[in-house]
Amino acid sequence: MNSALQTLQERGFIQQCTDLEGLSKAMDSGPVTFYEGCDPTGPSLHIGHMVPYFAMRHLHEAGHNAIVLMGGGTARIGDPSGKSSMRQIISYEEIDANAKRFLGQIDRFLKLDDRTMYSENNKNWLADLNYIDFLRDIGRHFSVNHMLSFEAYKMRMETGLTFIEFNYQLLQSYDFLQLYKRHGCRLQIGGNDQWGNIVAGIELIRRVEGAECFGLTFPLVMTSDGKKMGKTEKGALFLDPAMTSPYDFFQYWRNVADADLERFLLLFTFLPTALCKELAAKKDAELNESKARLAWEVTSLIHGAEEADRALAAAKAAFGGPGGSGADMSQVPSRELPRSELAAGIGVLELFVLAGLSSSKSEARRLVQQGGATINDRKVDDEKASIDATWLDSEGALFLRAGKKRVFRVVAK
RNA sequence: GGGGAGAUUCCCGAGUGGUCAAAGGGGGCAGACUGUAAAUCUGUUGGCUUACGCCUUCGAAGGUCCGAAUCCUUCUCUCCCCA
Repeated sequence: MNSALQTLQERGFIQQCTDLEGLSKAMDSGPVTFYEGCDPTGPSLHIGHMVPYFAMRHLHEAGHNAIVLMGGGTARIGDPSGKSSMRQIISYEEIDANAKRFLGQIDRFLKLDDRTMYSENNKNWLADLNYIDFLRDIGRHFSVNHMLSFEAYKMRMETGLTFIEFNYQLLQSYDFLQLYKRHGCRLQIGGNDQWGNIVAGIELIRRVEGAECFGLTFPLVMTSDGKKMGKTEKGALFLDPAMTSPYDFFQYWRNVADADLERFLLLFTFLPTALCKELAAKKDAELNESKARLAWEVTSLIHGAEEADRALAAAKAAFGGPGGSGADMSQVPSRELPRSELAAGIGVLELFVLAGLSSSKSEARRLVQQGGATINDRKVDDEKASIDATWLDSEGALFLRAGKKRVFRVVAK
């Protein structure tokens, strides 16, 4: 098999391919232009979007040409695949703003060069589409009978599917056709939920252009306990540091289940396959080193090495053991508190709420009552305790710990 | 158009006049055990409060009653069946 595909294969990227052998031959005989599309319907990409982009980078490094397609046009409609209800309609301005942010994040990760790796936006050909022409030229190639047999629509047949959503597949197929015509794009990659749409595009190109194209899909990554990867209590793991701090981002990876480690190393880092396997094969406490490595690598890819170092330092400081003597606490999430307020003493409960470790005083009270609250490694079990300057550590800070994993630093100023 | 069922606290789901901040499960949080893992066990899970207690919550708005998630009226939405 073609080496680029081989790489994807052994790293666990490949879920389905329309013609693996044919694609392999095509890739062997020269650079293949491929694309992945994504609708900018939210303010930031999240980790769930990233598997195709990791694959994209692997393929690009193997010498193939990548097109990052922004669904600026399709986002106006909404893809019904895998959804149980109609997508909320958002304004054009919002879509464009989202697309700009998405591209910024992708550029940081992929480093677009406008030559072998560039972006397109389907609003360029969808926005002013002529309805009649579209029906004549494109619509006639689609069989409703066939479309209705797709799982994606079946599910929605139960709950209701609007006509515009039903059209989504035509638009996505049309995208592929446009990219084929404009850029000679012959391969579409994406999450496995895109399978039906991808195949439809390939069909369309065959009928209209008589050309053979390919589709390749990746698994929708789940954690070993069956949840969608990247979902946290607070929501998705976003790439935007303002929405998910690099520290939280790092901690997510640092805390993955043992069973997920190898898969995640292979999918979300560019470490050599052999090394990934070696890291994941470690036993007991040593596995933690491997998880830290995973966390550092992914954080570095998304937020840069500097942020990754900081997050690592913060994690070490927070979990390095009692006292954390000499550890660099400065990277732990923190905020300042005027010394004057501290002088008078502040209630533990207020303090934990202020630090964002508890969402209400009741919750903070529970935390204290259950013995999960610690300030500078001193357990606080009196909910009425008043915290004043005498609690400060040598650096003039209060290191709050809620349970084992959540930490926050309040610095007296 | 006709008939039926339903909307409950983060989710699922009990409750059908006071003992209901509301069973049970899930999820979350905390504790034990550990490796910042998994599994397991325990506790906890609307807000304010030291507490007594108070406030907000059972689709929405009114009403009955000493008292309503529970009864009545209107409205909104969802599902099912018949046409």
